[in-house]
Amino acid sequence: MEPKQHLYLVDGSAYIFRAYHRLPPLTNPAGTPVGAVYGYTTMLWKLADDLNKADGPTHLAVILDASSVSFRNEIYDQYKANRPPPPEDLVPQFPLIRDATRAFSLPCIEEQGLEADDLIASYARAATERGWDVTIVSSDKDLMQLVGKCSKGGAGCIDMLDTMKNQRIDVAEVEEKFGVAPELVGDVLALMGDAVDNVPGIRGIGPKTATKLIQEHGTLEGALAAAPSMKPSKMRDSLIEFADMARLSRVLVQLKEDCPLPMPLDDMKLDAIPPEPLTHFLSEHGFTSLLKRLGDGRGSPDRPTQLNPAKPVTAGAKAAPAGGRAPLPELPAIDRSAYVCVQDEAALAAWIDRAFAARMVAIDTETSALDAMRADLAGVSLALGPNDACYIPLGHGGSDMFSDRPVQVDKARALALLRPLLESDAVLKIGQNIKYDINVLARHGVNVAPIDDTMIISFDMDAGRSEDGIGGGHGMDELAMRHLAHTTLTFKDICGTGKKAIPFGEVPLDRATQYAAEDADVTWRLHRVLKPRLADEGATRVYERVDRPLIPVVAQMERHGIMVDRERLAGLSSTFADQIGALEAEIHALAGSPFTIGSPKQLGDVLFDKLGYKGGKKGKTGQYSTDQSVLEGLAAEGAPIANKVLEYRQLSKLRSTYTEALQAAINPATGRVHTSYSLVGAQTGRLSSTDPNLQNIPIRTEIGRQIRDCFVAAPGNVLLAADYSQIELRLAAHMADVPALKDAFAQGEDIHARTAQEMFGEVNRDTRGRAKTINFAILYGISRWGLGGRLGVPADEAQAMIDRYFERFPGIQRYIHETLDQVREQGYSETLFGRKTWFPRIKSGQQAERQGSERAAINAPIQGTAADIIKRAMARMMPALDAAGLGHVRMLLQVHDELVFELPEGDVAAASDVIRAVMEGAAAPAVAMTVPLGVEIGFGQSWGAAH
DNA sequence: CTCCTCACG
DNA sequence: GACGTACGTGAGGAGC
Repeated sequence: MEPKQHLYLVDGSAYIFRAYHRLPPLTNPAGTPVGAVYGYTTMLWKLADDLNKADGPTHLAVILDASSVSFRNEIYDQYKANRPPPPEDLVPQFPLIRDATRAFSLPCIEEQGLEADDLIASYARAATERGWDVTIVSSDKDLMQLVGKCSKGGAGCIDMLDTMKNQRIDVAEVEEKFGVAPELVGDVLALMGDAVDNVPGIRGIGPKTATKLIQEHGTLEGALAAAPSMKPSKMRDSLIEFADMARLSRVLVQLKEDCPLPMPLDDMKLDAIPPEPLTHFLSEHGFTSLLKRLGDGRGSPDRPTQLNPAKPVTAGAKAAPAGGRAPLPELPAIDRSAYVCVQDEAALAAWIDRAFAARMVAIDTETSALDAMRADLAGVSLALGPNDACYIPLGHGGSDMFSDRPVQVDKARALALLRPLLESDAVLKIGQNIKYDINVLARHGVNVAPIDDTMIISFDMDAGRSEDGIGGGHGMDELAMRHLAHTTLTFKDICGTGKKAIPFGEVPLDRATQYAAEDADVTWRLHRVLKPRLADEGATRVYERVDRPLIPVVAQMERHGIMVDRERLAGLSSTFADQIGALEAEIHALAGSPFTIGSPKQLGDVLFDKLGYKGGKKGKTGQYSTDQSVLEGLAAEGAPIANKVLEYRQLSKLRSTYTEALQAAINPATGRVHTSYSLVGAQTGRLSSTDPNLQNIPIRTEIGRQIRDCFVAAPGNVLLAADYSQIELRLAAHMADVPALKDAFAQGEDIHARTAQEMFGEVNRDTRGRAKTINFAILYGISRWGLGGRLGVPADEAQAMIDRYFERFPGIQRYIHETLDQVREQGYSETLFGRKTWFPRIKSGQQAERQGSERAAINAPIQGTAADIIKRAMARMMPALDAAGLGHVRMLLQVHDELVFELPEGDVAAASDVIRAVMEGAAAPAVAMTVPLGVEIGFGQSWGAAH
């Protein structure tokens, strides 16, 4: 009997996009980008190599999309209409995919007017009808409809293979993903739609709801038919109103299984691959490691890690400079079985000795919780090279005396052994978000230094750099995927999630070792891939001079924390609660019946339907807007309820977000509040603050300001607040070279008054206020409609003001043009200190998206330069204070243009001089400012009093 | 989980 | 011709 035939259908077009995003940006010797081609080549290699293996291919073909238009566009002209153009450095790789396929002597099939999915469906059907098995090499969700389909009689069956995750996708995986059997996937897709293909679906219905509906009603038609009898909801209305959209979507996602087959199945027979064309192709593109393997005669390549050192991939990328660094040798694939669990002192001592010899070690700490100031140390992992990693459990085992504690080194003893290594100037400690590890270890008396941080290195090169919303982050899992093509174990995999989550210290040691040592191994590998790129891409200065020195500084600020007056917060909280209660009663009386005031939906219905006020505008979700501006409008028209609701909102916000949450945030061990700053939180280079956010404590209203008064100095001390005055406008004046503005700052004038004088010829409250609005509008990237809305004037009048502004301050318009030109050409903006922010959507075909990027791009150099300046000041602050004998002054908080310190009252005068000097001089010597930087200082018992 | 709203620079 | 309108953040509550 003939052996079972097994056809592999490779979804080539989909693969290349995924490969592009997940692999380093490699270039071939001619300077053509080939990262995605390399990924594609290794994938084909591996598949072809599986010939003769159980479940391996006997037949294989690559299917490609021939054109962007298909028969679906005749049904729905918007199909795939809002796809952004592919990245510029991917475009030249498309033809190379065909070259690569030919080099393997494999069939490559494409047909005008048909999508790859349809050809795949048709071939899959033809093959199963002959009793063959079929594996579709793809992870496309549309194709999941085919999984499990068998010929009549069940001789041949279809499954899928995701080569990147090395995962088979069978009926069970499809059911897990969609919650329904593969044959109902099309119905789910029709409801949820697909933003990428622009399949409309039904607005407001996402994957969760779509699955639920199909589960409950069996089919799409079942769900649509049942809609009128569902309980009233937005979803029910959408189902009824947009039923036709769903039916259209159903047709769009239906795969065409009866296409004519351009090549007979038998011609896809897989044979030994002639080496000649392959050798030629591999050498042409510099795939030396694969060439070598071809020379060896057999064996599929390991996962690619690094081919050529990555070059900057920019819109106008030039070929790599001649004589660039030699390629790094490839690293072996990650092998978790190689990791070691260190459970005795002798083994630990041996690792420490080897780390000293290596002079470089990646470290990672595992803890019982996410808050570095509260978490208990569960263990430490180290990596010295690829797959050369260990985990040292220190706090594993039951929390009670009855459970078994695994064998492990005593925590204090282990830390005493590790300390010389972690503090040694001769050994570089590499971490991924090492600020966390620094803080955990600092609480155990270990001062980790010197350091490198792969998360910060990534941010300093790649901030904002993402395509289609994929892969813009700097977390370890994402970086491992992007730069190492490796899927890491996730914390969720190990500890579970939600209520079922267990603390890391209770994870069995073998699992804990795999996870923890992998994190250190991945960190080590990321460092090797990313660090050399810093210099190539001109990011060394911002990393070495700004961000790296800041890490221990910010870590120290977090550990200091700030004292809050708990009783005072509690007092405010109950006062607010009383006032909220009274307001609630008044509002219900005015409305005529009780309702949930905090629900914008209910409030909108009360205001505009029940009470009949005018001016209700419904947004895209069909709900009335009830935000501040709307309520203020109603109040101005004499709606008494509007002001009450505004007051209610303000008090509720203050109580829930501040007075209540801040009490809960007090650390029981220190009695202070310790925020966590993210150095990669804002694309512009600003810090962000979480858990709790101490960068949005109220100040703009009198009632909110009372909360600032609850932030107090320790007994015998005061809080000192130092603010940069108008730093972004000063930077705009400097960077855009605007003589009138520079002059005003040099003279110490009121800048908004000066703007009013230039714009309107006279200064009064009204013109100064307008001038202030216009100044900010400029910083944020202006539109006539936006400015008109803010000033309450028609757009053409706003346009006249913009014209007038550009006329009086001619440098501004030039700055905007030059900035946008640069971003369009290079793909990124730059601060005065060389920090890059990428804008991948700057050329988007969608106007709103593009214009949004343009506004952000105008703002980023200014906001980012201000961030660089205060970061430089922070890095220099403690050494300067130390030198002045003020080493006991503690820097506690940063709020973008403000630093808050805690110090004895008697030191205020001396410290103010140092702080002012450091802050005002923070741009020098790297940048010579043509505008002075002004700093305002205040102090008092509380943060409120310091302003 | 997503939306709306609102606190800050 | 329609779109949606100032930049950057984080958090809480409602409602599905």
